[in-house]
Formats: sequence, structure tokens, C-alpha cells
Amino acid sequence: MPPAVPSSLPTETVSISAVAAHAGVSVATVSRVMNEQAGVRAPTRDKVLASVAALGYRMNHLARSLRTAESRMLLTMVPDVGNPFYAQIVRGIDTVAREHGYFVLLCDTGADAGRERSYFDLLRMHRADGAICLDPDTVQHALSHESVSLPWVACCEFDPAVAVPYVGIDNHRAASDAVAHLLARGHTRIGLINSDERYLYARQRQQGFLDTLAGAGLPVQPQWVHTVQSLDYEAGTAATLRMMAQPDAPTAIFAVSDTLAIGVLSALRQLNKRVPEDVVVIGFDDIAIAAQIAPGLTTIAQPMRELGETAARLLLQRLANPAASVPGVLLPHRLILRGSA
Amino acid sequence: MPPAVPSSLPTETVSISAVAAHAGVSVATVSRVMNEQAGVRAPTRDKVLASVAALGYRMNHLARSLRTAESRMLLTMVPDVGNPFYAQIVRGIDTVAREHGYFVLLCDTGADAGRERSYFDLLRMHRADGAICLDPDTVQHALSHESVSLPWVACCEFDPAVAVPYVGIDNHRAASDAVAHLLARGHTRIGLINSDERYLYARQRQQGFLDTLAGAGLPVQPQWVHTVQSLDYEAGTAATLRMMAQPDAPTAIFAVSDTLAIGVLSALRQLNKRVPEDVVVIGFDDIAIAAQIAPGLTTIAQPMRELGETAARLLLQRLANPAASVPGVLLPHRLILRGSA
DNA sequence: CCTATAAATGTAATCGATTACATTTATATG
DNA sequence: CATATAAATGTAATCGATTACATTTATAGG
Repeated sequence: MPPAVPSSLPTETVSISAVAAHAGVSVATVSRVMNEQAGVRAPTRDKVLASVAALGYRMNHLARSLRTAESRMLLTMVPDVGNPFYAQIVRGIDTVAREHGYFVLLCDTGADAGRERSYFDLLRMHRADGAICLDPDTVQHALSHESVSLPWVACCEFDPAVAVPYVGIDNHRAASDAVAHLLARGHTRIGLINSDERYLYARQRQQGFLDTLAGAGLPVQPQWVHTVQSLDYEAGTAATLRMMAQPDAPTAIFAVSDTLAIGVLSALRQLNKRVPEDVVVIGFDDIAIAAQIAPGLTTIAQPMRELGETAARLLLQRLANPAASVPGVLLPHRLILRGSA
Repeated sequence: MPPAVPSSLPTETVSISAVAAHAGVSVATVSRVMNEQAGVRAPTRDKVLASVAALGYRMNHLARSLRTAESRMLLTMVPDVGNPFYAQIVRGIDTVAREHGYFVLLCDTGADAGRERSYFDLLRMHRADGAICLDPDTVQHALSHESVSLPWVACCEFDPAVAVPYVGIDNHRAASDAVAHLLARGHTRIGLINSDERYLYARQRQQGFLDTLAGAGLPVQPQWVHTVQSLDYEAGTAATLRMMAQPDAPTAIFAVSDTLAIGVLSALRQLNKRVPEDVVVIGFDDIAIAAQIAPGLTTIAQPMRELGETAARLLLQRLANPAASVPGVLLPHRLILRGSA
């Protein structure tokens, strides 16, 4: 018998049939060995494994996926990977996915519905088995009629009315908790910096804000509610400058995202307002930077990793059992007290 | 003729042959239409397109990839998606990739070589056409013997000695610029907070730091050079606390990453040191938050988007022409002056 | 030692596209 | 109008796996 082909040679695409030929068995047997199926005798298995090693064989997953109609890829669509909030969620998703032998295809949609739609095509094209969507509900609505045929779950942004599994938090109550804290500290003039209302969370948090003020018998000043188009630091700064320029400015500001809140702090600094002496600020998410700045940012913490992990688990569940009912999961939030409020 | 199949029906996997049958043509013709090849008469094309629309046909890219041996996926491996620096680079990559009809498969390796290696298998398994690696050079070395057979490029982390295309900046000169600025401001006791030395950039920046001090005739105090294992804020804080606890503490600190520098500021605050009056701080990267905090962080700006865009272009180039020579690209950096130094 | 049964292995169809080559149809030319 | 040529379309092999089913080989029981 001639010596085995040296594995260091950059062998061109080694296929399963090459391995079969080398080992002197059929492709079916190689396939069985590769998939660790029972019913292969030890000597045969060893022969095959030896050939696999000798030839440096790697399975072509495209071929397998084509045959089995599954890609073992999970699509994750986020509005902005650069936002640390989403980055943490993605990490959670990735952890669970890898545990189950899935890879994550991460797509930054830039909160653009057209883009998201094009990514969704990956599902239809069988390039991904399922999707986790963290994007605005506009798109979720647009896609809701496909919720049965396409396996996807919603994370953070969801609509209980749509029959799609979701994970999130109780945004209404979380906002309420934030406002209640400000009220307890004696503030009555409270501003809200909210993000675009096409986000469900924005609407829910705004409602929580309004309901809590109303519950305390406080009037809501429309000029204290500002809506911004992005979650950039700059957006928070601009909104704050506008808000504080008005007569009878608020003494407390609730921003629906920590990134916005940091922009708020930046604006207040420009205006020579001290935090928390002149104005208090409360954010949302508890991203890592919130604990680093001075003063520390008081905020509502979301369980970011857990949100991602749960989303991935729901999706995997759904893939395993497409017929099962679709649960909606709400994870607990927490008020984190720091210097800013 | 009966009415077309309503597209709203969740039709099961519509294949190219179904379209061919529906349109009364052969699969080859459908394929030609789908790929916008010449040589199909307009009426035929229209028939096919009508059937495509009627059946809601989506091409199965797995099948195509299997046949054409390309997946139109680009693998991007970053040590930490949560780091805003990497997030920006990823955006740049994504932009260029999408322009060329590629999707980006983003992998967070957690700077773990084993993990990165497993992702690299995606290349061998034909699930990605090429890879962009932002990870430490340890792995790059380990993989360098495959640099011919596997199409990948290095971004930020690279070794000019390895025959792999790379993009990055001149880290030595950038560090030198940072130190020179501190020297110009009259500082002579300068600390360095460096990241793990398995990163090439860490070694290069450290060398730039040392060379510049030596050039100014200043001795280097070993206790002023601290190495950290991660780029977390906390790592910067811990290192600073250690550094400043020593007698004869530095009056200037150069951190090789903005995230570390923010941790430094946080530590100095704990120690009741004023910035920049008592201690000045200079960072590296110019991530968005650097402009938001107080005092603003003086830093070396890297062209993050451009780094990503260039990396993607290099990879695409290499895929288009595997035989072509491999350029190494250095992009310019910039010193950004803010309040901290 | 022979046969019934179980276990191991092999054969060939299949997934859904692409594409070389063959065949049909259209256009041009004498 | 017939024929040469070009253009359009069709046929069937192919990519690399999985897997139902067929076939061979091993084990057990009499």
C-alpha cells in the first residue's frame, strides 16, 4: 500500500466520495460516520476517520443544507450594532446559538425597513433557518402575515397582538418606575426625551410616563416631551438644548435610552446646569458606560444578555417544534441608582 | 386560462422547475432570466417573470452556491462586537460588502483562538467566500500557512511579514504623536496603559511610546507601564489605581484605547485628581463617546469606517483575482485635541 | 453446518440550482 | 423561397451531501 496522501498538500476540495474511495467504502458509510450514526462497525469507522484525516476532508455544508433543507444559521437583525445595548443582546444570542451548533448571521439594518426586508429574504432562500428581529414594529407588522410560514421571533420590539414569539420587558411599568423615582425625589417638572414613535417601546414608555404623571395629578406640558429620530448622543444633546431653552424648563429629564441620556448630560454641561443639583437625569438600559461617567447615570437596567439568550432559545424551540404555541416572555427590569438622580 | 395562483398562499418551496413548468419553458431559461443573462427574448422573459411573481419564487442560494462554489458571504471576525471601535469598522465592511452583493457573517470571537479557528472552518466548508480578521496575531500566525489557500485579509491587527493583505494604521507613529503631544505640554512623567502584548498594535504602540521618550532623553520607569487583559472600562480603572498608588506617580497617562482611557478618567476621579490640571489623559481610537464626556478625551483618531471599507475592498479584490499581489494599506491617523490633554 | 434473522454496507435517487452542448427557431442573404 | 447563419431555447450532467431501499455479511439457533 502506498503511503497516505500527505495532509500538508493543499488538496483541492475533498469530497465525500474522495474519502469513500480512499477508505474503500461507500459514500453512505462515510456519511454515517460523519454524522455519528449507529450501525457502523468500529474497524470501518476507523478506516473512514483515518481517510478523513489523511485527506483533510471537510464536509461541504452547502450540500448538506441543500439536502436537509437547513442551514444551521440564525439571522439576527439589529438597528445598530454600534449601540452597546444591542451589542450585549447579540452576545447573548450568540452564546445560545453556538451551544446548539448554530452560527449567527448578524445584520445591521440601520433601522431601514427595505434593508431588513432584503435580509429576511435570506430565510426564504434557505440561507438561514430562523431570524431574531430587534427592529421597529413597522417591519414586524409588514411581515406579520408571514409569521406562520417564516420562523422568526421578536426581541425587545414586539407587538403582543402579532402571533410571533417575543422577549422583552414591561416598558410601561419600567417607565413608570423611572418617573415614580423622580416624583419621590420631589420633582414635578419632568421632561421626556423619547425616541421615534414607530418603536413600540417608545410608545409604551411614553404611556408609562404620561400615566404616572397623571396618577400623581400632575399636568403634562407638551413642550417637555421631545421626540428624536436616532439614539445618538448628539440627538439627546440637541433635544435637551431645545427643551431647556423654553421658559419654565423641567428640573428632571427622563431619556428612554442611556445613549440619549449621556447626550442630555452633555447638553446640561453646555448650559452650565449642575447634575443632580439643578437638573436630574435618568436613563434607560444600563449600558456599561453609564457607570463610568460623572455623575454616574441613574437608569433602568434591562437584562441584555438574558434578552438575547431568551430570544435565541425561543427561536430554537420554534424551529424544533413549529406547531407549538408561541409564548411571550417578559423579563424583569431594575432601577439602578447613581449620582445623576 | 385559470387565474394565477394567489401569491398570498404560503406556497411550499417553489423551485426553479416549478417556475419553468408554470411558464412553459425549461429550467435553463428560467435560470438565464434570474441571472439577467442575455439571449432571452423579451416575451419569454416576461412569461418567466410573471410566473416568478405568481408563484412567489425565491432562488435557493444553497443550490446555486453548491453549483457555483461560492456563497457570497464574507466572514468577519472581531474580538468584541460590543466595542464601539470594532462596531464602526464592521459598519464599513458591511457597506462595501452589500454594494457588491455580499452578506456579512459577523463572528464575535471573544479574542479566543479556538473559537476563531472554528469560524475559519466556515471558509473551508464553503459557507463563506472570504474572511476579514480583526483578531490577534497569534491566530494570524497559526493560520498564515493557509494564507495562500484560504482567502482572508487582516484588519488593524496584521503582521507585514505574513503574506496576507492588511489594512491598518502606523501604530508606532501614532503612539509617537501622542507622546510627543504630552512632551510638548511639558510632561515628563508619562504612564502607559497598554493592552495585551499578543496584540501587534499593543507592541507597536508600546515601541512608539518608548522610542519617543528615549528620543527626548527621558528614562522610562517600568512601574509606569501597565498591561491589561481586556479593553473594558474596568481594566483601565484598575490599572490606573495601581499605577497612581506608586510613589512618584505620572502626571500624564497614555491609554492605547479610548475605552481604557475612560476607565482611567474614572479612576482619577476616585482619587480626586483633576483632569487635566493634575493629570492629563490621552486615548486612542476616537470613539463617539470620547467627545461626550467631561472633560472631552484627547485621542488619536483612527479612520474606523475607512478601515472596514478598505478591508472589504481588499478581500473582494483578492476573491476576484486570487493570483494578484497582496498590498498592505496604512491609513492616516489624527490627533484630536480635547479637554483631557 | 445450514438457515433465519439482524446488522452492516452499498446503490442510486434526490435536494435546486448552473451550464456545456444539442436542438430548435428566427433572421439574413442570395 | 431555400439555405446559411445566428439567436433562442431545451436536455441532461453536475455540484456534494443525505437517505430510502436493496444487498451483502455476520450472528444465533437448531
